[in-house]
Amino acid sequence: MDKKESILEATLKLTTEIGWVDTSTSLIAKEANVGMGTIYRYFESKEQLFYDLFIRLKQKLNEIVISSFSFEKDPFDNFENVVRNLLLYYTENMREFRYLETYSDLTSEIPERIDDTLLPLEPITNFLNGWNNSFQLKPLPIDVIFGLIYGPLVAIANLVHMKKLVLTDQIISDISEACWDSIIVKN
Amino acid sequence: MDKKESILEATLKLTTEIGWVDTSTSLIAKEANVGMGTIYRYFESKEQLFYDLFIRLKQKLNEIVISSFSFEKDPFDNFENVVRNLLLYYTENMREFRYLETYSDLTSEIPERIDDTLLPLEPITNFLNGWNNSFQLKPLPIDVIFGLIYGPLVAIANLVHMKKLVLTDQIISDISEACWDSIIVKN
Amino acid sequence: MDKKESILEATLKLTTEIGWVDTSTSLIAKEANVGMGTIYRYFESKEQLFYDLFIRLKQKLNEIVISSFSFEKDPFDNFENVVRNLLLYYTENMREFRYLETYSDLTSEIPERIDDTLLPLEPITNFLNGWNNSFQLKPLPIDVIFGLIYGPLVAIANLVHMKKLVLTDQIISDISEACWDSIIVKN
Amino acid sequence: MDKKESILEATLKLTTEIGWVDTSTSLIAKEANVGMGTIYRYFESKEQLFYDLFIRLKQKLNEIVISSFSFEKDPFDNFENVVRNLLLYYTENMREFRYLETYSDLTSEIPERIDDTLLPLEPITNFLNGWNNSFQLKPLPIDVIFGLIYGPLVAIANLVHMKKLVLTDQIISDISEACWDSIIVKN
DNA sequence: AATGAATGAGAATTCATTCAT
DNA sequence: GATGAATGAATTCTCATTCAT
Repeated sequence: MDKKESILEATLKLTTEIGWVDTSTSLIAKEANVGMGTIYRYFESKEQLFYDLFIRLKQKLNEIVISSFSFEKDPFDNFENVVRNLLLYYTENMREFRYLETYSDLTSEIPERIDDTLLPLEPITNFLNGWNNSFQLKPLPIDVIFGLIYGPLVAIANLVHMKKLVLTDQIISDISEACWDSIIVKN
Repeated sequence: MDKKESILEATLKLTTEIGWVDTSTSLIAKEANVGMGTIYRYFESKEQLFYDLFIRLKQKLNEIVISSFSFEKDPFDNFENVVRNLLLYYTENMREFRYLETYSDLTSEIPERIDDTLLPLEPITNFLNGWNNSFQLKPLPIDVIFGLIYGPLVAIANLVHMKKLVLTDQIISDISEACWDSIIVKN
Repeated sequence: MDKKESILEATLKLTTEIGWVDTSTSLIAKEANVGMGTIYRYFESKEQLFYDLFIRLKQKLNEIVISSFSFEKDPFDNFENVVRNLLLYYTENMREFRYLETYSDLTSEIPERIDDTLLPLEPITNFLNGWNNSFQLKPLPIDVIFGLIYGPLVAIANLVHMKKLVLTDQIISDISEACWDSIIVKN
Repeated sequence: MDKKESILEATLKLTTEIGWVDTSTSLIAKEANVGMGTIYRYFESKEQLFYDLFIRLKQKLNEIVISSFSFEKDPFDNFENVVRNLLLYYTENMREFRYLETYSDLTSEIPERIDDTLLPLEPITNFLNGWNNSFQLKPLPIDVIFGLIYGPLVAIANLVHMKKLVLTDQIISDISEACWDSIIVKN
């Protein structure tokens, strides 16, 4: 059993279940079934452990997003697919979602803001720019376009998290369409 | 000079500038130019101080939102006005915005999630329902409608916060329109 | 109303009712209905206040003991009278008794031990020596004689305090006799 | 070197030498040559440490008392033996004696009074009742009988503590006899 | 004289990190 | 490599004392 993995898993579990403040190294060690000293074999410090986990989850998310693109599909279908994958990732991996969401609020040491780094901006930008010909993207800064998609998804994921909403295929379609409407020029 | 106010201000400043984890009571006292004991004259505990600040900022935000409604205006103008006021509040009071956003992520004690309580849901709901006749709201759960407005605003405010966007009248209009498009049935 | 008296009374009440550790100056001030600063008008420090109260109660006790002597009575009657007065003082003024008993355990600053100073040794010694002719005192150091009287009285007072014993005239007589038997040579 | 023992020893030393009030955890740690945190590895809290020490000393005392009984001896010899053992325990372990004596005065949390629990009442009671036939115990409540023995011993131990008395075999015999005289019916 | 808001040194306790085994 | 007992700096909070009003 890989001790490094156990430690990362225990950290994700504890921070999201009992809160960041109460997640001590000794609890992590206990949850991971390793000695306290073992943590310091694999991570320079507690802070570094938390950062490493952040980077790892961010990369995982990026991979999911990127792999959900398919340039052969119809633009809206593709867009809907990305939205669906993100929503499902968020709601099915709530711990990871919440960890990513809250990580940067805890320490001012790490300058990057979540929204800055959470999603792989470039491929999405390229993707959005790709159908300029078939659909008219509103003439807004790309960051704004991006916020108009990303913002609602976070809000919706929180609704699911709060058990105020159950995601169905219909709801996902509707949300995709709403986001689409907000960024596309209707004629 | 009101010491209670100094303490609240110092708390807001420190949590948002150096991070929640590093904001100790002794630092708050130093920043507020009061003795450590003075904090405990006005607040039962550090936790209560943080909570009191949260409640105070939430109420202030609510008042801003509510006062930005005007039922005599054209529905879209009114909607744009609410969006503008929220965006301006967020960006001109970034510390307060960030405090409100992050507060509930860090204390698992308080069950209310920010999105749940940050805005006065009822008046907004009533407001949105008010023009069912003149404009057709999409048939989505009200929470979802709400998320489709609130989510983008948070994302945009973060962009401003990260200095990736400067709010102009034009941008605000565009964002309002985008949100509008996402929740209104176009015919 | 004499503020100094109020403060001393409040101190006696609080130390014996809620304990020494929890008796803070602010509580004393509240109980005495004076401002916190007033305490420092009449007493140099908290420690001095406690010491002054100790001295005052000790003197009061001394007066009671001394006034209970009567050199005209029969020696045993007189002895019994002293025992009775002490027992009644102890049990009827339990707060004062407990304060005197516990005072010196709290601080090592005051070198005098309670037993050393609690009772006016000299008059009692003189008193005991007074009837060497009519009754034979055992040939023990006077401190030991004294301990053989004082010790049981404290133990008995504690029994009353613990509600394990109710003092009746009969019990008091019996105890007096027991103490008497322990220090007098029977022939 | 057992750190738990060092901490208990340091606590006993400091409370009896510099007083309860001034015995802080950091001083205990320094005296015991351990880190402050080590105290909390072995004891839940300062209060619990003090209580654990109390229980430990009480049990030790009980064992000494019980082991000093010998039912084969002559009643008075046996009584004298118990008195001697107690006096020697008290005077040779003055710190333990003072700790036991003062502990319950300072914590109002623990309802048991020292006199109530300090000595193992039952075996002593049985012991005293054992020679009803050969010697006549005065018809007093057993608690009073007990106080007539225990009280003088405490007073005498304090005399030794105050260096006002040196215990010799003769003095011990005399004291035993005095206590004996106070509880036995002489004919 | 009397007050009580303000102070800050000091208390108990925690926990990230080390290091001898 | 792995462990977890030991550490002590840092944290939250208290309270005796001061001093402007």
